[in-house]
Amino acid sequence: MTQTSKHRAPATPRAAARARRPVDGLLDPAFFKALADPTRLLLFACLAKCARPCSVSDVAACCNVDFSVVSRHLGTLAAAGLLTPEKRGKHMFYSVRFNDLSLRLRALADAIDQCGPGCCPPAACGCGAPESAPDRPPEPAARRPRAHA
Amino acid sequence: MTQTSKHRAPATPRAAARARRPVDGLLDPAFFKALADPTRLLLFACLAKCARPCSVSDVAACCNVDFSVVSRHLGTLAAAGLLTPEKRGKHMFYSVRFNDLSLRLRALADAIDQCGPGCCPPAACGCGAPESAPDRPPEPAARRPRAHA
DNA sequence: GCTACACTTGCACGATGACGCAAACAAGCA
DNA sequence: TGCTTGTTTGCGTCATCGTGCAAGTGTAGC
Repeated sequence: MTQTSKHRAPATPRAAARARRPVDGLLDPAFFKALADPTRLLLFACLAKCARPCSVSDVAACCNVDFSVVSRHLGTLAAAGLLTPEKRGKHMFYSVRFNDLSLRLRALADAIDQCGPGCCPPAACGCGAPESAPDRPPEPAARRPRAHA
Repeated sequence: MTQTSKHRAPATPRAAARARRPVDGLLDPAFFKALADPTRLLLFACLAKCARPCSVSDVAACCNVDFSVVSRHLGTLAAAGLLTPEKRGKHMFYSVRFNDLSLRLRALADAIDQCGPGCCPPAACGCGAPESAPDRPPEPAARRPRAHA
């Protein structure tokens, strides 16, 4: 997870938007959306700290929301790949996917590191890093970017 | 950041909710919420791949949304600690906080690893891991958890 | 088969957020 | 000073989401 090969940074943001990088595959809105809600985060933390499969009733005891809300939230977290659902009899157990999560977060950190600065000297960029040319826009960006929409 | 000391897992989810762990401080809803929107994620990826400070107009060229929307999104990302804003003349430059982000993600991965299984033998838990007792609820959870609300 | 329990789902409602437009604000330049 | 350019902010609209209640589904025990 400590690969040091760096990509060449795109010359312009527009080119950057088209360029494919490892970070693209790891920036999944659904993943972050699942963790964007305080209640869901509370349930997830509860499950993580308990470090074992817990039933919906168990987790519902952690916070002051309706039972159905907990059921829905756990389903959302499972759908996003954060939890593993497991039906046992009439109970539904959810457990944190510790390994997957850890790997995913580290992979994202690696991908971000790979994008990091040091691979795009201002002169080669043609876009003027602010240190050398603070006020020269790299290209005449259209005032209305949605022109072709 | 690779500490191996594990906490004792709480016996019940309710206790887990009260227990303080490193993961609690790292699960910030605002952080994940900032990354939960596809457009914002696109702008962030664009900035990350460009690997240099970009002005609002630059980034706006990456996607088909209004200029004001881009301005707002970048502000949101900066407020969440993902970007660094820097005013230079009449341009506003935003740059990805590569180091902070990478450290933050790795810290979260470490905290999740710390919570991981292996620290709470089912017998000591008293809550019945499903492998040994699939159908015995650890405690009679209240049907309406918001009783004291 | 009946009942109890655990959980899911449908529905309505309120809150939040993303979006586009237009106006305002700020900085550089002739 | 007035104009142009870059950016932010106010406002209205629409879609999405979180929530609670109630009903429905599925499983286990009698």
